[in-house]
Amino acid sequence: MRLTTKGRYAVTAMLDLAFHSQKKPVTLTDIANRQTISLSYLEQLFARLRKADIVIGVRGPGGGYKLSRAAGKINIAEVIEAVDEPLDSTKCGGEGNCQNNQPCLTHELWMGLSEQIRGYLGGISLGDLLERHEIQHVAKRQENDAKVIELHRQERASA
Amino acid sequence: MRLTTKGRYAVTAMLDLAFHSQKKPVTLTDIANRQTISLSYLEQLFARLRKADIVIGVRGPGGGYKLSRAAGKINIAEVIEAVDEPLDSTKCGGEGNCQNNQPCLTHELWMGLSEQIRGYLGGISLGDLLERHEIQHVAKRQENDAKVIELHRQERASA
DNA sequence: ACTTAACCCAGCAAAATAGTCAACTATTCC
DNA sequence: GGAATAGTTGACTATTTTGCTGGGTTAAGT
Repeated sequence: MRLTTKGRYAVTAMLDLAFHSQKKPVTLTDIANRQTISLSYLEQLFARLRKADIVIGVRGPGGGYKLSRAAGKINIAEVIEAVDEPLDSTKCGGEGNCQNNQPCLTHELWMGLSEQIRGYLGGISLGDLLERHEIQHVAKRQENDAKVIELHRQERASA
Repeated sequence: MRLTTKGRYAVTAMLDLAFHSQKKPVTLTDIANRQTISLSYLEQLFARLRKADIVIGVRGPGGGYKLSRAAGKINIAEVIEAVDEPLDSTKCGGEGNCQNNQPCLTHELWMGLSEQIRGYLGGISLGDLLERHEIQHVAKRQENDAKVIELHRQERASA
């Protein structure tokens, strides 16, 4: 499991797609403009996302990309793994043919950690992120509302 | 928060250092041999780890590197961040000067996720990993012991 | 003094990243 | 049917990162 800017671009684009998904497909041009990612780079990323059955491409006018499933059914780990290179993972290729026991020891430790990160990100969906943001947004508005009310109270008090 | 092979090298090397930390400092040459990482690359990584006050370098014969704190006090996130480039973080530099509201929206979502990953890895120490492995190791040995006992039982039964 | 090993630095080849350019295909709308 | 739309594909490029080689200098122990 790697976390690079490439994966970030993919997740960002997918979040944008999920957020703007109404009935109509979303064009890459729109996403490119909103997220300031080059169109051709997005094309590369979405070619992989399509092969991974995460998005569906719709051709022709009014076309674009749609999520293949509900945003709650698409997790972050699969988006990142779709665009990442397969990551040769190990030097001993799981065969455990390291020189002695020591190399495989720390190697095994790292693999365990990597697995944990994958599990963690696999438990978070695009829908979760959008929802959490929505909650934050609402919370922030309520916070502002509270301030406005407080302000009004002070105005009445001073009047 | 990025997760690249560079960070993996750093964590692997730190795990090796933590595992082999007795009284004496551990030389980079030893780590290089055990983990098959080039000495010069390790030097680069440890220069950063030293600047981040994660390890202490001891010069001269019998020298090497020591952990600056107990393995339980060093978390994975700080090891990775020590060797990673500062990661220009955002395009709008936290100023929020994106074109409209939309870019900052998904951007904010990603930053939130990144923060979660940092928090997650920040909660795991080198000591945790070593301990977990130790538990696995013990568990595996007990498993083997059980098989041996079972084997002995079968031998007695057939005799 | 000599050895050891951290420290420091310049450079370098391979890979990954991010992007451009161009041609082609399927679809829909007129 | 023809034009416009938008995905699809591939080759090609610039930049950065990665991982390493090899040269040195400095501090500390014997």
